[in-house]
Amino acid sequence: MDAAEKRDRLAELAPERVKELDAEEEEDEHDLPDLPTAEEGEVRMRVAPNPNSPWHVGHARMAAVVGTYKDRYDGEFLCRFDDTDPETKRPDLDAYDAILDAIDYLGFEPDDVMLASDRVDIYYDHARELIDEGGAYTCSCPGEEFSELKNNADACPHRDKDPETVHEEFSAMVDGEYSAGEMVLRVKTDIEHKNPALRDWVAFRMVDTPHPREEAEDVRCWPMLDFQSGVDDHLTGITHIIRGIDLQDSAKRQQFVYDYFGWEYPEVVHWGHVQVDEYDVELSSSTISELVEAGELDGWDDPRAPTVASLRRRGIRGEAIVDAMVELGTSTSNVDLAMSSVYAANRDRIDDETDRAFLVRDDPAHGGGAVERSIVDGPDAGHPPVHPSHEDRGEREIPVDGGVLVESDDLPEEGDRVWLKGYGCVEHTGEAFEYTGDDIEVVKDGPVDVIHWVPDDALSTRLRTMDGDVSGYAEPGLAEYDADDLVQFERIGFARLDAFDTGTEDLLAYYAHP
RNA sequence: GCUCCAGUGGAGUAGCGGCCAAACUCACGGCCCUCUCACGGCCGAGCCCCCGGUUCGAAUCCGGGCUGGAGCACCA
Repeated sequence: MDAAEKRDRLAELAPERVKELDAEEEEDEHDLPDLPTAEEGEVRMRVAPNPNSPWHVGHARMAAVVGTYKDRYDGEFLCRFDDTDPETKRPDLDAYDAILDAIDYLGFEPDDVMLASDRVDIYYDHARELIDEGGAYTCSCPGEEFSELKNNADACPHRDKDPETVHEEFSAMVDGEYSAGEMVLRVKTDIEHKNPALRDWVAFRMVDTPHPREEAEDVRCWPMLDFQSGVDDHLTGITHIIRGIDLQDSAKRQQFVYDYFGWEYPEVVHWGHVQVDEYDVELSSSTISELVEAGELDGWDDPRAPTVASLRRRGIRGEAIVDAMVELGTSTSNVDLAMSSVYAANRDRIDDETDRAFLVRDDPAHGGGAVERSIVDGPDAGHPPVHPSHEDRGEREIPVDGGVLVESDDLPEEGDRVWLKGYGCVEHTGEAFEYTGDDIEVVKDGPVDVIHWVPDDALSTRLRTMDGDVSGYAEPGLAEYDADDLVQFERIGFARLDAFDTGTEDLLAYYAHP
């Protein structure tokens, strides 16, 4: 007996048991793994983006997964901007809102939003407390020198300074009396720790460049990620942290601080890096920024850019991204996100409600270019359905006056017929399409193909795709639609209508996916 | 060099000692449906890194290899 037979048999004997099985299957279907020691209502997580750029597709994974866990455990979700490096990872003032927009688009709402650059006094207070505990010391070793000592498991001469001196020097750091590189505050860990990455790491350093936020422009002494993030996670009651394998050592580093303070470290899940297929542009904030600045991309929402804003402009629903991200799970190995799974998830969500339309592309690489043929003896309009699965939504009306445009790859040989979808059968005479009427049987059992078409007074259209722009002609009825509406261009794919009458063309649309 | 982590079909995930010659999602091939190459239906191909060990029994545990990734920043 195979599974289906067993099931049928079970349905006869115990129908209620089948329902139970269905319910079980529903529950554990492609869910994220359980969070360790998580309790309903007691989970608090955070996303901690660096606002140095808007989000690329990879960034969306954090929000997607954290948001999904929040919903699953009825927990909370904090967005904390880790903007503590005004120089190498200089914040982009527009990125704060862009990131919050991206989270909203993905379908989540943070319970709390905070900026690390508003909290430096809190970090200073904890640094002082740590100094009191004997857990930190100011150090003026040049980086290279310290690195050498550290790699040999040797302490530097500053390690045993008395707390008063450390306090004085740290206050001088806070007051901005040093320049970059002159003084740091280190956490005293274990200089002989077998993992060199954990030995006496830097907690605060001097940065000469002012922070772009007015509120923080006078700060010169900035905490490093491991200190700032460690303190904030505890102070904000984070119970579970998800972060990349590049931060594998962070928890171990921060554990030293937690030990000094007697805090309990949150649960941590490490995951690998994501790559995304189908894009020519690397999934990297700096690369995308450079291309945008150089004008090679029109902006962060250029369809060729692997960014959240781009997917949004193409009409892909945030939930579809979340679906695909959740399917990637949280394994520690690096993963490749196939855009096709995002597309499949999106199609699931939009196919049923999206109106159909015709677009004849005028592009040698796609369809071979538009060609015009006059119609001889045909009806004065075509009437394809708005949606093939929903007759009740009615038919489109496409008036045919003089001629029609089709893609040349669809053009039949002279003497052969083709079925203009929603219009009827025509024979190609070389110069024209002669209407032959015919029964639909010639399509069902015969040699006649069904193709899309538009009348010769169609809307000039630019379709922006990941592979560049394609021009073409869309059926006139689309002029009645609104920007932001989605359509499926039959035999081409789904697209989002972006703008009308742009000055260069009647319609501007963004291609989503097949 | 030191340290840490991982290795299941084309991509991703699940399974974590017997129910597993392995399940699911996407992709792929074929067929059916169809006035779309969408949607839907059916069928198919394809996977436990290697070698030892423990065990009645290992994808699952242990050891060693190999391969890949990550950290050793006054970046996040």
